[in-house]
Amino acid sequence: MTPRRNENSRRAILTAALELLTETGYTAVTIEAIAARAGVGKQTIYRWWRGKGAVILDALTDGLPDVIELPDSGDLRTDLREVLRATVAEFADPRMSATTRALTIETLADDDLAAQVRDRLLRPQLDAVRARLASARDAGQVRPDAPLDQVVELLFGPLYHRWLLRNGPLTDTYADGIVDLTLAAVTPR
Amino acid sequence: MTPRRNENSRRAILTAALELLTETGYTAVTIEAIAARAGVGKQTIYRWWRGKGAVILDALTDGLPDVIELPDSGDLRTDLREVLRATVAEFADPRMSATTRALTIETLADDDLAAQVRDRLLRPQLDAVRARLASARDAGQVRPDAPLDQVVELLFGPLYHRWLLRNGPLTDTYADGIVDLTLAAVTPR
Amino acid sequence: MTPRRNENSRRAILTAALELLTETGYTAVTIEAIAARAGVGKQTIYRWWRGKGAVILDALTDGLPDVIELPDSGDLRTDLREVLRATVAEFADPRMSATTRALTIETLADDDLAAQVRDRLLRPQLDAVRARLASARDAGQVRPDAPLDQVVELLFGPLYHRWLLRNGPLTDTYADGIVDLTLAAVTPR
Amino acid sequence: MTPRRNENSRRAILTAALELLTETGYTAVTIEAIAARAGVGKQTIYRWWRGKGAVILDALTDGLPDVIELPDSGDLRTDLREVLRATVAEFADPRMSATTRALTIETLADDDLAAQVRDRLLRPQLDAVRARLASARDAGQVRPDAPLDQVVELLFGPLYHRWLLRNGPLTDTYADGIVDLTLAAVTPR
DNA sequence: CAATAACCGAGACGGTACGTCGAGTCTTCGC
DNA sequence: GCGAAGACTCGACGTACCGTCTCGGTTATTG
Repeated sequence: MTPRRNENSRRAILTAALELLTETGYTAVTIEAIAARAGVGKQTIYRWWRGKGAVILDALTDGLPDVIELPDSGDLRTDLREVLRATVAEFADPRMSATTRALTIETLADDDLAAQVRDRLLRPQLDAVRARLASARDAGQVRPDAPLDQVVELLFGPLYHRWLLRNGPLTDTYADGIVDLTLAAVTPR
Repeated sequence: MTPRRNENSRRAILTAALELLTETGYTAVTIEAIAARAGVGKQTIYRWWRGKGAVILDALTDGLPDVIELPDSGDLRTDLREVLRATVAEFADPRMSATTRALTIETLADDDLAAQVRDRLLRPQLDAVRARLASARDAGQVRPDAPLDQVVELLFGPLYHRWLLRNGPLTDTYADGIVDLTLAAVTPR
Repeated sequence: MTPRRNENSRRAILTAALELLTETGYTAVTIEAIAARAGVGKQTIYRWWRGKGAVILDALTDGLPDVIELPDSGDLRTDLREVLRATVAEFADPRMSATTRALTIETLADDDLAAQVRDRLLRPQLDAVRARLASARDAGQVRPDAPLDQVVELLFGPLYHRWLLRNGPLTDTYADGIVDLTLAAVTPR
Repeated sequence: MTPRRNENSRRAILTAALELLTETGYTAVTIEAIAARAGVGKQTIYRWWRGKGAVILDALTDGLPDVIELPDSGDLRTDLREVLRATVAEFADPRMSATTRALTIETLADDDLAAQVRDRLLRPQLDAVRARLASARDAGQVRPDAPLDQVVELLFGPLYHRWLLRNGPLTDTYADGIVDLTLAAVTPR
């Protein structure tokens, strides 16, 4: 019994969700509003998604690559700076920021969704950085005993922290500083 | 024109909010429920608070000290481990976690509230750690050029990151690892 | 696009409204109470009625005949006495009186409703009396030039007046007196 | 203990009530609005009046004569027409009409108020007409056995009826017709 | 190549909570 | 010591969405 799902409806819903998110902000994104804008019955949404969060997640990940490849210039510091600066840029973009914010909210109240967000949205990014660190370790630029998982979070954690708590400006300079500190922690003496 | 505010009502509201939060979870915390349990008119809540988030924040910070003093055993590593382990414990405690979760949700949708949470709830903690780091720097245990603000976030960022994204277990071991990495980054060679 | 209205809800609402009116009096008739007793969402009421008054009106006119037939005994005085005494009885019955009272209140603040009450509740009665008068005129019992519309109001006006202003007892005797006076005015000399 | 009542407040309240009534309609006349406009505490109103209706009644009767004297031109028809046309004019004036409407509403829900309205506002008028009818009876223009109380209501009842139920235009012609009918009923043959 | 079942849009339904308004009571403070 | 100012509890208002549930209408296999 293959589910005979209407592709037009699916896309209309995801598009509507994204538009509402960027145009009117998170609180305006309701199932009812999505359905209305997509020209779709509410049931059609509930039939295929568990709720608002799942829709938004799908809207964001639709057409995203599963695996991210990081540049490898040979110089770890350069590459990490690039990655973290890109993350800063994402947070600075109001649309992206609003979206991430929305997803994070849903995430806090829904463990299933949290797992999905983690696996489909964040993991690829973290894994890519981890892979880059591993190759750097192989090249002797990183201490062989460095706990790479923690190092990855040492890089991204502060950025999320600052974004979440608005604990100060989130700039390229800040990103570079975090990279420098992290490298100081893992560079072989 | 001093606002003649009823202290009994105020306390009943904050108490009710806390109780609901720990007893029945975040979704059960509605203005209506708070008012009912506190034996108070809804208007009295709206008169003094902007919304659910503001009430919860007040409930949490009511009677909290403005300045936190960190223990100073002389050994920075010991002290930081203690602080980070305490944070891990807070995240592990379902009550505290639910509360933080609730506040974070509200925070994401309300900039004013975010600022308040940051200044009244988080800052004291961060500042205390920063002060401890400063004293360690004076004692020569930390590189004199270390950017202390960033170092503080290097410590807490990963914890929040892991809590938010459930990116792995949040244990004392993890906390210790973060402390070690951070100290490796800032210890004078 | 036929409105797929739930007949059960409709009837539950009208029944609940009538019951509340007779059991607990007009002030207890709130949309909220009607909804609760009918086991219905408030929105379902607001979807189909403009407000309390419209619901009550519908409750009263639901299943009422559009046209009223008056008895015609051949003797006008007898027939009119019967009609006016029935009206007096209605005003004397606390249930009917409460209902009329309620509707009248709503009527005073809502022109649309007033028109509906007039057309669906009062007009049939007035028209019936007018028809009886017309037949009496044809039978030569009423002056051919009598303005029947005014004569009808000459009959009912004083009753309403006395009910509204509690300007004295509202009894069968009074009703009979009004009939006599009116007939004196329109009987051919 | 003579009530040391503030005359300024009293007048401010009555004035405010009248103004609100004519400016914004009945539903806008709330105790709160009256108090605000009068620059008076709500308590001051509740201290001296039973509620909205009592205030409005006082506002209307303040400075009204207790006894009304009807013109006596010698011709009953002329005099009655004048009185009824004046009543029609009052009903036609939106301000007066709104006011009467408001009072009538209150009246329906408050027996005490109803008695007051009847005695202080309506009775003088009705009594005056009754007195004129009595003098006409003495002059032989009205049947000696005519029940004057009912005759008075035969005159005013239809007007109220038509006003209340918007049962047709309320014009001088109509008033004249009622006078004619009534006189036909009571003129000696 | 019908029939039949899942999907679709539409939107009504029973609910819950929202944030506001006014009622009538109670308290504080200034004139 | 009155009275303005207004905070208080209470309850209803009318609205917004929730998630579920028909209702016809429209595909698009499958018997």
